[in-house]
Amino acid sequence: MELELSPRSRQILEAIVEDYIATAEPVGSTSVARRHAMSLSSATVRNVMANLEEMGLLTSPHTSAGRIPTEKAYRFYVDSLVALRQVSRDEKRDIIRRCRKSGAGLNDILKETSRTLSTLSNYMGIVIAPSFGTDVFRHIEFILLAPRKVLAILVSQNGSVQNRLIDAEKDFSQNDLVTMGNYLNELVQGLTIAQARDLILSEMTREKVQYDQLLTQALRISEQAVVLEPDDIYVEGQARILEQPEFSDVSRMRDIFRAFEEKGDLLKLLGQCMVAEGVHIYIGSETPLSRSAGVSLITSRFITGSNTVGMLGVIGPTRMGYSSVIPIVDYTAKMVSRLLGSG
Amino acid sequence: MELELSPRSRQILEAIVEDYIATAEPVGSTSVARRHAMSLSSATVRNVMANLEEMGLLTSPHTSAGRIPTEKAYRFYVDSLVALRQVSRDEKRDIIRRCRKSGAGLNDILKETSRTLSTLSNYMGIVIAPSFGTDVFRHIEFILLAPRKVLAILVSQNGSVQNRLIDAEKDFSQNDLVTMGNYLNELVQGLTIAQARDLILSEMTREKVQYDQLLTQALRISEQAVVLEPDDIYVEGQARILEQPEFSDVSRMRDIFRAFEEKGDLLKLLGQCMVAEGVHIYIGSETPLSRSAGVSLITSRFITGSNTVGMLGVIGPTRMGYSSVIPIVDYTAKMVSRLLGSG
DNA sequence: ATTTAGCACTCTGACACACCGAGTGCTATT
DNA sequence: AATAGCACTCGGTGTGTCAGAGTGCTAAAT
Repeated sequence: MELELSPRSRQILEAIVEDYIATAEPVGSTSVARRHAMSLSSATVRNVMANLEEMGLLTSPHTSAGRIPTEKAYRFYVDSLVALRQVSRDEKRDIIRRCRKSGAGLNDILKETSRTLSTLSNYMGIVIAPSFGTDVFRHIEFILLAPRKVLAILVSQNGSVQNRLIDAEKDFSQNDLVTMGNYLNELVQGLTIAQARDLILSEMTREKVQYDQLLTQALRISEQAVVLEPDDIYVEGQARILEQPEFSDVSRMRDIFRAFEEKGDLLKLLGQCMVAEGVHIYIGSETPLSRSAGVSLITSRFITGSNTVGMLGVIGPTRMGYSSVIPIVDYTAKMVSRLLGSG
Repeated sequence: MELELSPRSRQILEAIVEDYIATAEPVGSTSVARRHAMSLSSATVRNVMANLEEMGLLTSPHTSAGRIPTEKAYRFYVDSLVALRQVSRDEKRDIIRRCRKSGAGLNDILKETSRTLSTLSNYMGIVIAPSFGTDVFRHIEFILLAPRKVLAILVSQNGSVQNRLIDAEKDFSQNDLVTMGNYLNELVQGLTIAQARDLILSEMTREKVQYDQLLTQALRISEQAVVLEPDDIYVEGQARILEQPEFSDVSRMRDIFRAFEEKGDLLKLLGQCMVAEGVHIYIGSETPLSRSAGVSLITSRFITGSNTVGMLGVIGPTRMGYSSVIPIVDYTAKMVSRLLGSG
């Protein structure tokens, strides 16, 4: 459904959206006429605004206030009006430096990235780690912490590390555990974690294995180790979003936080953002999470060296600085991909 | 500085504190007289309240409102008035079940614990992981992810796992890495992580090592691996605390969140809570974190199997349900200690 | 000597009212 | 088609009044 709008209408709509984004106050006809000095009288602007309202692009909170953009207007704005800002040199430097600095494991990088997103956008940064299950298995290791208490460590190709504490049924020696580890490493080489899991489960029922005590035990233990957990998700900058005037109403804030505490749901819903390349923008009720909360979501996916895919983005009010946040998300996703991708 | 108070004054103070905790509204003389039917007239109560105010235990927001307790009053309340509630059977079950359930690594247990604390108290739950540096070294492992890209995994005795991505200077084979790992494991056996770090640094300067290429490289790499990071800290339940009426003022909330984003500071400050055994209570300006925010902090430490010590607790408004939160924190700390301690 | 009843006083919060200003819609005019 | 003018609308602010809750003090009662 393409919208037919005269250039002038488009210009006025753009002015209104941007004014509203900047001020969070309903914008009136005079201020549009004045500030965006397009040699039009306020009366003319009013006529146009009336049209735009009829088309469902604007609403007025009450009779004699200015207009505010509807979701539809934001949609139109990001689709065909917005002039994307360049990511500034400073911002680029910041993004790269903070990715590198943390120099530690994958998790640290992702966490820092979500913080970076929040800082640069002034909204909430969010990063979903590449799904562990789909990543290629790299290494498994069993470590004896105490009698019958075994720590299993799984490493995937892109550097994700998961660990689980296992209550063993028997008193293994560390040597036993090493043997078991070697066996398993060989068994599942080259598979994804999920495939490895399936293989282990099916292998357990095979007869010839049954007779080898140690191997059976190895499978038993590893079964506990490769339980698929929901993927990690990093959210930063809750404090920052509290500064937005629309969230001075606390109850709204609560809804959002609630949504984040149900990380499981969130993940499932956001999973769909990961299918396609490029930046995705969800405005208001388009967002997969708690609708009615008046938030927008800008996401992009990133790809790791082993071709697993994660997601990062920014969450803010619908009245969001799209022109600057979109490029930031885009650039960050590319940088993270590059950092994780190249050797 | 022991406060001298007649039994009646104590009783009235207790009534006021508890009323205020329950309602968050200034409490007046009549309601005390009525609700805590101690056969006293409101006038008498008023006299007593005037005394208490003079002693700095109560204040009135304005002339004709009820009184509210001061920090000093809360202090006195928790020191000598409060009747601690028992932890209910349900709560106990909940605490234990949720510790167990997560069955995964140490980090997961601690994270879940902080969530449990938040749920049961209705405030914010906080857990600080046992300091990695002071824990006994258990295992180090190097895994080759890509050429020159080495993942180092450190495991401590109590099951903490840390991993770091290292850019190696040379192209090692996985075999080289295993050899290096073995060497290091032997070298630092039985030391704490911090000691291990020191040993590695000093060993690098020793002459005889200089001639063994591989060993030098091993030390080089491990130097990067054993960088001491600030300890992990888990905070859950920000949404919950927003429901407290005193935080309907958003700016307050922001201050607290800010404090939590500077986790480094927080950690240092809270470190002192860990020195002594038992439950510690910090009221208002006594809290090591952002004073003036009107929050209280109840903490207790827990001990792992390898005798490292962590901290857990609850953060809420000064007007906090001490009678129930204190036992919950106490009990949870004991349970976590037991769970992590016994095999 | 303590407790209580009574009373005058104070302060907040709610409600009503008027007013100002920003903004609109419509109509007549350019 | 664009604009100027005008009547109208509505939210926000400021003022005044009033009821209610609570206090402090004093005098009476126990």
